[in-house]
Amino acid sequence: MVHYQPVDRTFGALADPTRRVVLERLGRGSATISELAEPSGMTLTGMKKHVRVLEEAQLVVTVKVGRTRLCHLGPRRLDDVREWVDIYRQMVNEQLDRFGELLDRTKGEPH
Amino acid sequence: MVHYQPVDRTFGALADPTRRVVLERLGRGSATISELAEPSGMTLTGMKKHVRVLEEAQLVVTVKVGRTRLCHLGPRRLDDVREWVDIYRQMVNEQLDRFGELLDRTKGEPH
DNA sequence: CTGATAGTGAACCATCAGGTTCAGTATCGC
DNA sequence: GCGATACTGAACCTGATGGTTCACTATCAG
Repeated sequence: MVHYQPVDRTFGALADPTRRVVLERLGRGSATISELAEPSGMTLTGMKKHVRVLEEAQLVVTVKVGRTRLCHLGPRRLDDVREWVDIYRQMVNEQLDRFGELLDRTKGEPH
Repeated sequence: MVHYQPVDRTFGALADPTRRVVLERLGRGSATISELAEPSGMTLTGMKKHVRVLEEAQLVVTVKVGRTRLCHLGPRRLDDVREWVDIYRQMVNEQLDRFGELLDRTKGEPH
């Protein structure tokens, strides 16, 4: 563990397929914990945990409405991911040429 | 667990700060396991594991050269992330208006 | 050949993550 | 008020993850 960074949470939150499904569902409109849990047959408690993770990553915002909790997509943190991916992609492009050269060199060598 | 998807590995690999540091390092040029491990003081075995994760996510490619293993950035999988982020971002934009309306509505309600 | 170097794999350990059950609490509908 | 509903939190279980040590193999330099 190098050091804590918000982007950790973002990537971590996105790494779970259940949570990506939740985000996709919320992309079609707000939903309660029950509504999010129902399709997968997960318990409310389990889904609540996922929603919490998404909330901490600021990918989702929730509002308690009566006895239900309405969940919506949140606006933030995606910039972190986007920025990182862009930087990374740039690095890849810069490296690819050298990598190709290296492959060509090592190809000729005995292993 | 909904179902396995390659993008899981990608996000999972990116979720660890140590691994992102490795990717950034490789962005400045190829490196051996030792060279990757040295800055953080991690054991070679530990770093090897991280490199393996990055390899499985196809974010990194390695070549055994003599007794060293050269690691380079890999070209793939980033498209998965990029695509997902773009879709997600589009959803967010579509939702933001409705979310704003909802906030306005609930604001007036007694809690 | 020989010692030092670089990596590897197995085994182990501690912590975290995803999930459950169960026992609340708060709210809704009547 | 009262039962049903929706969520919440604590406690617990299991498997994965991040890391180590240790013994071993392969290669390099001389």
